[in-house]
Amino acid sequence: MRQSKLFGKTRREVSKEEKSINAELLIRAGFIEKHIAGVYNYLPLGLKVFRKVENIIREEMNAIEGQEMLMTALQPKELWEKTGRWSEMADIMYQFEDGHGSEVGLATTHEEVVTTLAKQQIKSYKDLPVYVYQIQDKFRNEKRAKSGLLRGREFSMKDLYSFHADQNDLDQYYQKAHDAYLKIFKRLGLEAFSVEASGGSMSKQYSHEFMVKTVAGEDITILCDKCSWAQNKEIFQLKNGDKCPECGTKLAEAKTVEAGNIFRLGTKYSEALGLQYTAEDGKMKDVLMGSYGIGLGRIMGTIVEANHDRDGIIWTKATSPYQIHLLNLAKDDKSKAEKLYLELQAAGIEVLYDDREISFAKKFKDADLIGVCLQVIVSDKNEKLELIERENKKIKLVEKKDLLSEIKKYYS
RNA sequence: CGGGGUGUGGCGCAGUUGGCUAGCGCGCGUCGUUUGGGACGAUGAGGCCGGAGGUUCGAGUCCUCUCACCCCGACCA
Repeated sequence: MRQSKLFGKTRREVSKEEKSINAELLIRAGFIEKHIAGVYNYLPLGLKVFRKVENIIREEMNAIEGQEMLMTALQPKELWEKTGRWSEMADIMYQFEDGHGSEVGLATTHEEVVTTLAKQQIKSYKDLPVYVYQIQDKFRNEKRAKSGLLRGREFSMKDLYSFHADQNDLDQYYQKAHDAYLKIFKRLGLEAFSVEASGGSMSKQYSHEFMVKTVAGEDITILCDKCSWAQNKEIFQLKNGDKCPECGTKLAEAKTVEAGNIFRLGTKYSEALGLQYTAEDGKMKDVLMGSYGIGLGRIMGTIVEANHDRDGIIWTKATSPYQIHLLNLAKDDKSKAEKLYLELQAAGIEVLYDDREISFAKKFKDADLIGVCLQVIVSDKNEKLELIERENKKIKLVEKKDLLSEIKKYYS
């Protein structure tokens, strides 16, 4: 991509009202633009990152046999009344009357819809287990949208739903999904750990939240430095001097972002909506369910919160919008950079090429702000290319013929 | 939803006890000089001062209402 043509310009400053680091950096660097409170547009650069996050999640969901589908956001009141959540979620759900006088709402989540769909698809124990998921926008009228992408009112979420014949099968899959989640965070370059949490309005059975440590977090997690034991403060009251139940080390508190969560729903929704199957013995039984969510925007915001310095964003290898940021510093002759750009593209490298006619200083500043993992500089000064790692600003002189392998080595 | 705050060119801001043609920085256009960490000079374009109503000879400025946004709290899959 030629930066001179990029739809999304960097900005030197952002409103002092924008207090959250992730929003400030993402807006300044041209990834997102705020539309209204808690609702953001993704510009081309932002969508690049979004797609990378999305694809990793998709791959891991497919790996645990999730089948991707797409459900509607617009839903009728009647459906939500069956589970009692029309009034229960009235505060947070956008509910309104359409032009025909019918009451409808925008989905905050999809248990109601997916369970209804499952009634048409699941008839027998032979149809179980089955897993479906979607990546789709959710709407929640948060009383206070805040923290940039961390708490939006319209946001994209991956939600997986599993259907099982018995508790044992649910438990097994729950564990599988749990491990898949840890894998997702690891691939994304986020240090996440799971904690037990209460099911909230979702379920009576316990659930797990996936936490990433960052000061921007809204949750408090009690954790052990030594072993991996951790628990949400909601369900663990820390008394001074409390020791880790696993290894006896003193426990500490940390602010965390809840980047994902998984629930054992049991029969809550299947009972309410009448989702049953015929068992082997011919009897009708309730289907057991699980649901598993990850907010994509929240992950993007979390990555920025966890990976930035005073110059800007530092994307993780898996989420860098481009593999390399090519900066042309040669004064008169642009042909060297132009040629390199075309060659890299031809070799299948994702390259952002700063071909703008501006001062070198500005190119450096913008590149650091945007945060592509690798920068490469073409100049008159050096015959060789300068390859810079964004994270530590380490400079390495490389021959042009070695650049491709250096890039591949870095991302391998 | 309670408390506090902010709305002025694309972005960030200033605007005195009401006063004349609403300023500044950044960005943008043109010309020239520059070029290894946000260059400089010249010149130019761009404003229903969030919205509605009111007070006044006169309102960005005062009053009422309203909308939006931010922060703290409460709330929260």
